[in-house]
Amino acid sequence: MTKNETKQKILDAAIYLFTSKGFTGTSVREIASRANVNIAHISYYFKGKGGLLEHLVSSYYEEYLKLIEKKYSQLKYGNTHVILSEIILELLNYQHENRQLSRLVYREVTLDSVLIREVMTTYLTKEKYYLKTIIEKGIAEGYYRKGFVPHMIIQLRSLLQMPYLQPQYMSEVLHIQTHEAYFVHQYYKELKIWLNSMLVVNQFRDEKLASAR
Amino acid sequence: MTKNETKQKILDAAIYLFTSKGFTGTSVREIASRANVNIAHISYYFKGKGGLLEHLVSSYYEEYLKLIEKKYSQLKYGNTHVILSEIILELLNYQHENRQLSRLVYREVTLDSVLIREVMTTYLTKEKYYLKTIIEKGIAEGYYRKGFVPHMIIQLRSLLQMPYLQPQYMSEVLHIQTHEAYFVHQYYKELKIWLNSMLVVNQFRDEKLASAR
Amino acid sequence: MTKNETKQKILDAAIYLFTSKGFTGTSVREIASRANVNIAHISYYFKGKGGLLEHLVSSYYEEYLKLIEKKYSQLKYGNTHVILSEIILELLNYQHENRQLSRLVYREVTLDSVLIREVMTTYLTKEKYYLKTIIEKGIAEGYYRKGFVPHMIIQLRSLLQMPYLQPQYMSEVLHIQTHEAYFVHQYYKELKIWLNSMLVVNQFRDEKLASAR
Amino acid sequence: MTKNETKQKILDAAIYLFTSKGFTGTSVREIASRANVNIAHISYYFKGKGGLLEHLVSSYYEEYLKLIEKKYSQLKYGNTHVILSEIILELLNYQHENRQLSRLVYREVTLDSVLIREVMTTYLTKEKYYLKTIIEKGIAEGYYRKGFVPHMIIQLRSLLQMPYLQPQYMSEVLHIQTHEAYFVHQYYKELKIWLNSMLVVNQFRDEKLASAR
DNA sequence: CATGAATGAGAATTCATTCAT
DNA sequence: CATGAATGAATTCTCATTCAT
Repeated sequence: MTKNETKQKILDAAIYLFTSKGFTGTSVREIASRANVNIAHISYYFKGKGGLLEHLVSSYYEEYLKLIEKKYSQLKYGNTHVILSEIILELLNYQHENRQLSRLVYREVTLDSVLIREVMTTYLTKEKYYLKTIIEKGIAEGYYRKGFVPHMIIQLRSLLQMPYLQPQYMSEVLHIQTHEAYFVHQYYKELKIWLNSMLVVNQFRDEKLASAR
Repeated sequence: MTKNETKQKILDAAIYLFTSKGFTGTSVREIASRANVNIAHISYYFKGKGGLLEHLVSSYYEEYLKLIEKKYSQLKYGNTHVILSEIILELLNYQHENRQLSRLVYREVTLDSVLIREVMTTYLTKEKYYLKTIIEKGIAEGYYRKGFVPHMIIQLRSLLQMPYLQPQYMSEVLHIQTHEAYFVHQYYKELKIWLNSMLVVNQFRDEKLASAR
Repeated sequence: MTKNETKQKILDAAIYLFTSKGFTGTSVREIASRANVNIAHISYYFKGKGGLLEHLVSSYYEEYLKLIEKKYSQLKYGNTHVILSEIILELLNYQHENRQLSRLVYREVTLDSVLIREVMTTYLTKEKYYLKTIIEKGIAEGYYRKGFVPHMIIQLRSLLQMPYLQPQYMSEVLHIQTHEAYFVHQYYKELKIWLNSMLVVNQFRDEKLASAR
Repeated sequence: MTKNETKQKILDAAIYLFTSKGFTGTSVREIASRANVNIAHISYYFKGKGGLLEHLVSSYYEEYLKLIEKKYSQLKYGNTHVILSEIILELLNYQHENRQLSRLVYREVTLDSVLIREVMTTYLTKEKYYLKTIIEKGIAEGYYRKGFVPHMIIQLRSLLQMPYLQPQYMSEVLHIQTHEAYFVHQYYKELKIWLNSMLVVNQFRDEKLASAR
């Protein structure tokens, strides 16, 4: 068994266990046992249980940000609304391909800890910067209405993350299988509808409706 | 110190600690120490750490469902759209008044465990039933467009829960203070806009837009 | 509920639980709960769990010794062999009427503790004195052969106690129901055969047989 | 300190403490402290206190049964009565060499528990089978009289076990030192006398005596 | 007298990490 | 490099008893 094989087996086992039982709810013995690997390897390769989580979270957001950055760099050439739509689709696909990891990361981010503080300043601040810049560009170009940008970001992130954070709720209560390939397509349509509702063309009507009651 | 004082002090400490460090990340010693009570009281009053969590989660959803049920019972007299809007406002306020507990409950629900399984079958299934019935009534009455109801429920729940699940992200990245009283009002406006976008009047336009790209 | 009722309920519960789970394996809460009595009563009436056991063991042997003493006092009027037989029958009946208590007492006596040390010096020494005196009288009168008296006592006690010490073995392995009334009669016959084998008439033959191999 | 040294030290300490204070009356701390090993080793090597007891009881009866089985296999070549006598001697010696363990095992067997239930179905049922078969063979061959075989088994087991179950009674009340080497020989003589009393030659006389009173 | 909340000591077990082999 | 035994701290929970009400 090569070094990389061992590392990967540890990572796979950790993702599975952290996802279903939580970080603090999982012991290194369980991980080692599930990975069929010596316990000492975990401390050796990842500097302990904490390092293992850090590795997982960081590598998740590393890739995540790359996707956004790549699209972001196309902003000067392409249509703003289209690019934002494409980012949404890319992130949906990324989450779909990394379903367990997504659930794990999004959950751990709701805790108060040093690691999470770091993640927020390192990755989430960047993510916010990109989304904010794109939306503000859209507003300046007359696409999006002049809402409160942070609230748009909240909504976008909420809609993106929730299905992957609660897959058991999705399947057992709503009977929607998030792991099926077509879920991404269906759900993407919904997000498009939401995004379109942000388009300036709807603004007057929405305001009229809101004041109507 | 009376029995109820002791119980309440334990509950308060548990809510705080479970919320910030997670259930498995919190020890009963910490809870007892923070509540300034004897450790044995936790097992004595709540039959162990697990019972404490169960108590918190159950009482949270108990109240939560009561709010929905009360409004739901008015369905035959009032306007469907208005009632759904009122439910949203009520839930927002409930979450706001129980900010820590909400974060804790919504996070723990993302884990795989027996308790969570029970919560889902006991409370979340009911919640889904009420929301589904209301939305379907709205569709039948011509208010809401004929979308896929479960997807509407996902979106509603996502938008409702997320800000309370990630308050540190809200404050430290987006600089929105979810604990301020005015946040509820501002955020309620956003949810109204989202809800209005479900109204049938928008359907043709949205479909046109969707097919445009 | 009168004082005596409460005490009796505690005793009954304690006998049952000590018998099946052992003294150290039983908690006072269990006893109080089974007896449907307030926990504090146990300390109050019996000065704690230890006092409860002491009460049970003492009262068991108190009665036990009375039976022997009563028969012993008839020694000057009656036939020695008959009286010993009658003692055996009395003890068998006493054990049968106090099956659970017998099992409990005989088991606890196999532990090293201050209580047991006291029981041995208080009751078992007396028991031994009576048995020894009777047997020696039987030998002097030419009934019993001149064996080693302590060994006879061991055998007698072994045969008497064992069935009541291992009732589950009796029923589940040997399929003998020690709690059925007829068991006492059947088993008494066996003990009579054993006792008769101690009669001097057999001595020469037994020695011959023993040397034969 | 090697693995086996550590395990053996734990076993020795456990035998001593379980024997004198009982299983539930002994704490793992005491065992670890007496064995001079880390507390965690007990769970590590024996999967907890329960596993430790199970190990002791099982290994005791494992050896115990081997002794019987070895003699039992000689049944077709040798004299039945001689073989049964030899089994008795072997068991006496085995108990003598494992005095503490015998006391512990025979006492714990008087409790109601899952472990004991298993021991009875696994080992004691086999023991009974061998003894029963031998005795019945002896009856068929005309050696032993036609008594109720289970009752013979009770008596044999009673006489064998009791001295080792109550060594303090033996020494402090009867002043017999069961740990002295010669005790085995003396006591074996007694058991031979008892066994001989089962021989058919005595039957008529015993019946005559029994009916005489 | 009766109650049951309160207590602090002690129960068994599991934990992540280290380190000699 | 790989191993798994060893560690001691920390985990949750139960214990018997006490005492204010």
